[in-house]
Amino acid sequence: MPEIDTPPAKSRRNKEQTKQKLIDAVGRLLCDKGCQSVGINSVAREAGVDKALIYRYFKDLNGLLRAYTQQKDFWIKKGDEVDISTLPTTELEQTAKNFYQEFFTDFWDNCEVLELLKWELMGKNGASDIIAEERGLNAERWIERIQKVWHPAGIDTAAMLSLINGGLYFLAMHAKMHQKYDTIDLGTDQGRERIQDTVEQLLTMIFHCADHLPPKEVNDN
Amino acid sequence: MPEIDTPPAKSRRNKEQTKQKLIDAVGRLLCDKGCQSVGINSVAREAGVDKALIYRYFKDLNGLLRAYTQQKDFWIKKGDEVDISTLPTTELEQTAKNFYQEFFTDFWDNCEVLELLKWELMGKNGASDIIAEERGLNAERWIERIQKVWHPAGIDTAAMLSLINGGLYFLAMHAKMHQKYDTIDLGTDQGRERIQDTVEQLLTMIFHCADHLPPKEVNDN
DNA sequence: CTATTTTGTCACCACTTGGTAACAAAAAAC
DNA sequence: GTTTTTTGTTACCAAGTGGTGACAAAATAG
Repeated sequence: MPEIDTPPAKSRRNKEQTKQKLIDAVGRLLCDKGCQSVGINSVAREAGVDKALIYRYFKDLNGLLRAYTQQKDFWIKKGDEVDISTLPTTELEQTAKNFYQEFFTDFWDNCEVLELLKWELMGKNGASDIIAEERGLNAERWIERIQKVWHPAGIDTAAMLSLINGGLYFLAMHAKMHQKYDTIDLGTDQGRERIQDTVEQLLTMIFHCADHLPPKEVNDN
Repeated sequence: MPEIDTPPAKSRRNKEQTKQKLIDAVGRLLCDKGCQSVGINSVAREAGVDKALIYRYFKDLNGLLRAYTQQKDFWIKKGDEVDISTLPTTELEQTAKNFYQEFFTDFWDNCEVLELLKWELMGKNGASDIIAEERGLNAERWIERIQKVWHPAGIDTAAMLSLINGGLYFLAMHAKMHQKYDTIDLGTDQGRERIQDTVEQLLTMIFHCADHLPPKEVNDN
């Protein structure tokens, strides 16, 4: 193998180019038809390539999916550029709010991310585990970073963040399929802003009120 | 048609009994194999009945699904027995907490409800709309009831409830498929209690802190 | 008892799915 | 040049899907 640096991908019969076609087809199919319809046949058809090549190049549909998620790298970037460990608590609140605003606009309309999340919920396939693993690793990283500098008294930070994130994920996924969720019209900008504002209020409450809450009452009712 | 009152369902060849077999099969299949595998063939097979009867009796798989959701009536009951409109605000907080505790234990392990929620998120089928419609109607009812008596200053009650509910739904669905969500071990009792406690803390904050929040800051960053 | 309607079964259709083996053609190695 | 490896295509498989029409058997009506 004569190691030509970056074989120019000029012509037909190009392995890397074909692999890329398949990876791209996964993304397109996710957006257009949803995670349900990502299968060997449909991906190959969408890519304009024979399905046998999926097995040859990726061993599996799972292999192709892993290549896809790793190449796209949806989850990493956010929150890596700011070093929160040096911030004073007063600015931490604003940083958190900014982060969530960015987080929000980053996935709310991102059909690929939302379909991957759905897929993670569906289960059944081993693909679900691959996605969960890929996303979970990065999420754990930034949760731990936040926990180091932010630990309001009596608040389970990790659980709180999971609950808020989960809520946002759920509403975003729901918005893709149905115009309204209960009384909120998620399809409109107003509806989306109601959710954003609510998250902001939630953060405000957590930062301002968490430290002087009444002691936990025992509920024997 | 000689109108025999409640035909005793004694023997083979009983229409109502067969319909019930099919409806029950839907529920069993949802729990065992998930919403993905609820189709004409599998339902008929699970019910031990020929699939032609689904078309004859319910016209559709959607028809069968509608009969199923209406008969099961998952969403109605909760919160209908307490008349919150007469409660003083001080007890409202405890009522809300109790409600969420009940709400929580009601769906967290209820495989049928969780699979219906998944189905609602998946979309594609018209079945998704049927489920969303059936659940949404009842959810809207109790949200409106709560809004009448509970309107903390500057809090969008409906959006707040949707966010919390969505978060709980998401985590519950996730727990069915994967042991952990990020750093929370949802498969254990401890993990579940962390979520429950967090919801309770959230409610405490909302009831105690919402009225004296700092005015909303303009974010020009 | 005979005739008709209802309930259930069977066989079939066209189509899609995941998966494989055999083969043609291009590219590279010799 | 010839051989060998790589890239792509074709054809096929068994199994499953949604859906329909023909038909047997039971239950009812006359």
